[in-house]
Amino acid sequence: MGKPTIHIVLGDDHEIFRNGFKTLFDDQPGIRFVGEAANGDELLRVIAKLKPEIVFTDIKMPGMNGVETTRLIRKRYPFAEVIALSTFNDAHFLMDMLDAGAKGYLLKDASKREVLEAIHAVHAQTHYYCKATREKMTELRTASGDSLAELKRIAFSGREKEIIGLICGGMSTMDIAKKLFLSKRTVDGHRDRIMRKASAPNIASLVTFAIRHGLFEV
Amino acid sequence: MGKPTIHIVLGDDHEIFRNGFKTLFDDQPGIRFVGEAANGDELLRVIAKLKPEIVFTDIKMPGMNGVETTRLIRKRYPFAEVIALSTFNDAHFLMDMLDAGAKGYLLKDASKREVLEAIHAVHAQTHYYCKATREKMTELRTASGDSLAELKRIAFSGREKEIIGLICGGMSTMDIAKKLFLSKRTVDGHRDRIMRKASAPNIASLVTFAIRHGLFEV
DNA sequence: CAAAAAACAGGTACTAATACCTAACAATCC
DNA sequence: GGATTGTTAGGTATTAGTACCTGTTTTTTG
Repeated sequence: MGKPTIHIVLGDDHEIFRNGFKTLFDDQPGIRFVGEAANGDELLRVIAKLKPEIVFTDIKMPGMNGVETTRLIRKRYPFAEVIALSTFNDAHFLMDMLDAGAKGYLLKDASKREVLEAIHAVHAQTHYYCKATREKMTELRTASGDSLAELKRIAFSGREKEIIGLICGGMSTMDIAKKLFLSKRTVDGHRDRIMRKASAPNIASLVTFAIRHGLFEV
Repeated sequence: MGKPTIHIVLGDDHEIFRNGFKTLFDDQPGIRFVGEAANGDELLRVIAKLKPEIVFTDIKMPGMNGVETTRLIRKRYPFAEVIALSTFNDAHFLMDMLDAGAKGYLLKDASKREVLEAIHAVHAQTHYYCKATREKMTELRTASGDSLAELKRIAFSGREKEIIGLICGGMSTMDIAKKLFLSKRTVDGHRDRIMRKASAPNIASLVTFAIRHGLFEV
């Protein structure tokens, strides 16, 4: 007898992408694409019903995003391993997703071969990152020494993300302090830490950084 | 006799997306998907060979981007009408694409229905924009297009636009002064006038203003 | 429970930005 | 020719942001 079939579901808000993804498994006897969802909530329901071994999820989705969705999947349905799909080869997204419990990270321009490799690797309980992402990780590692510690160092906390949003929204430090009932110094400190993590020399750079990294929408 | 078949080609660097796009026409007798390309140069060659009536192209592609590609398509192969595909509902991309000669603009999360509507509209020599893009256009119109006086009041001079770009790019006043061989006070003055025109209380607001008004690209 | 991380807050010093002025000079337009 | 506009530059004052510290308290997590 052969190996048991691996069941796959996909969460992505792009209908065309879902259609294309589905077709990857047409000629794969050991793998069955069993369901799809256009957003996080729907994805959770699909998983509860179909009990797939592998879940692919986009990071950017309307409603609950991929990071939050992944956290819930790992918590509620630990049998399902998550592989992240992203348009962006971005260290922050990568970090957020790994932190949420994803076992793999693929860019949306991944080839069929990479998708299949990722499935088998993650199903065998190893991690998988696509080529571009591995290069990104190497780049970060060589840029400043020690491995994944670096990625963790630049991950933003919830409060930091909140303050990034307010800064980008045009609020001054004082405005933010008043709004959040904090001392100006506290907000100063948060901003200081944010700027270091983003390697931004000034507010203008921080704003473009935040927009490029999906932390603020224009 | 029926209508002649419409031939479609697609330029997009995402294999999975191309696969999904292809399947949209499986049950469409009047439309034939005849070719695909992963970048701009390849797309031009495919068009030269297959002479499609409709070309879909992604905006962001490695090598020659969609805007430049579209310009060349319209110049060399005027029989081919171009419909832009984009992940981003961005006024700036939209303007660039229309300027380059695209007759339609679709987001990548478009439904099958929208894709088919776009094809028929553009093939009938009308323009087509997906719902989200139409909303974006209305929003921009009401946001900045009310009174002519208003527009003139906030119209930026060439130098001002140049400095806006440099500020958004993360340069400090001093950086800009050195780069342009000006006194810091001159740049201060320019920035002052810019901020008043934009009604921006601080740099963060100016950056988002500039991005929203197409004065800076992220 | 103990360790780690996040959030909070203050010190100190310096630099950059903001606000509101004036004004010279050149180019452009009617 | 005269008016307008753009570019340049400076004066003066205040506020905001930047950089690098030190801590405490609270929350999360192993």
